[in-house]
Amino acid sequence: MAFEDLTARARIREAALEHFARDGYDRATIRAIAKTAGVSPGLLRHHYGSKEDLREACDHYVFEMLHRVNAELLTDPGATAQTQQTAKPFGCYVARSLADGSPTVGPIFDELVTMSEAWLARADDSRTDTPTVDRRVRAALVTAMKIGIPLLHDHVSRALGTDMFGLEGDRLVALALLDIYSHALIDEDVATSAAAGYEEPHR
Amino acid sequence: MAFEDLTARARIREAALEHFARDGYDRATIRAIAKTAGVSPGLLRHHYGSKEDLREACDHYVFEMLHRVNAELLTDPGATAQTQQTAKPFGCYVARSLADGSPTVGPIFDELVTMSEAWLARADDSRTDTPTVDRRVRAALVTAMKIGIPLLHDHVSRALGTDMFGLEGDRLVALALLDIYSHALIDEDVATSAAAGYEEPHR
DNA sequence: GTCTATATAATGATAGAC
DNA sequence: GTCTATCATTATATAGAC
Repeated sequence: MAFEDLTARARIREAALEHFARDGYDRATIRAIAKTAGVSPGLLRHHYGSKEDLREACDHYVFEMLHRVNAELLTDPGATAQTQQTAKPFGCYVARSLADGSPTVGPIFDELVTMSEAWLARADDSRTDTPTVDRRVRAALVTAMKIGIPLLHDHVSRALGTDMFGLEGDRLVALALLDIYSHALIDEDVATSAAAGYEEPHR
Repeated sequence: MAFEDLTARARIREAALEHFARDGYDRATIRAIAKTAGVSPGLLRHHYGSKEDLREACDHYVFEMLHRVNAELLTDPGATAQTQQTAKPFGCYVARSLADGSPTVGPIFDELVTMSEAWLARADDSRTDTPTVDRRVRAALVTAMKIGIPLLHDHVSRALGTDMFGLEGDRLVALALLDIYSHALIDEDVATSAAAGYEEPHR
């Protein structure tokens, strides 16, 4: 990362994003963030106030960044690979923040759900049967499931035999996800009969 | 929960499971756990030593509990509903521990992956095409995805409009998962062509 | 804008009485 | 087995000099 070229304020933000994403909000300390940014803890406070304020600033920054990336993808769908690569670290930050219970990232999840919803709409169109569960509910679950992968990256990487954020691991994950998403994981009849047991709780 | 009937040692364990699962390891404090258990912080130390030791004891307890439940399901597949209901809180604890990076829960994830693997094997048998990605890799991702749901329960519940651990929410999630798992989410041809872009990184 | 030094609060760990 | 009281550490928050 072009790290030394940034202003102190920006370096602090970058360092905070890194620490919050990797260590989580609680384990990340002001001191460690300041050290990574190459500044004193005092300067961090001068620019951002409290630790909670710093997190909010990071949340807002990522929020706008993702919106910018999204808008870019909509106007120029060609630059997908490069742009998505840029957005990936932010994705990890968002995942961690969502799991950490950050007060301000909720809306990001809701937007991701809306994106999943649009995506599910296409899948629903090619279905022969009618989905029994509201699309937004299914979209919420698909979204949470997707976010679970970076959240458990340590364990996923162990199963892969290679770091899932590395070149090889990244490719493996992408291919596997395409395979998973494009195939049913359980038989439709089995699912239907299993669902029958849930349909009417009081019988 | 039959909470007051337990020995102090057991009450402490139950309280710790609750706090670790809900607040995460870092936010959970010895004092708060002791208070929930109705004992002094000193007694907690007397029984479990350090906070890290307490976590390890919880991990081991849950580990054996899940094995017991699993064995029960294998011998008597009829008691599924009741037994699974009992195991659910432990599932939340495991999910949180995995995300928190507990040193001793790794093997649990690996076992869950193995279960997913057996499950995927059946799905693979009914496929017309040959999966391009190793089954264990896919199983690891499916497992991480499944665990992502309880990890983001706050946000999922918000999307559902009701607590996903409540009666109605639980039913909704179960039905939605059955629907999701039994249908492809993206078109197979689209997936195949997308995968083509990943197959050979250096072309 | 940037630093050093310090105050204050919370937490895990410990010692010792009953 | 159980408690109270205390220590030591760590982290955030703050004040003030340059």
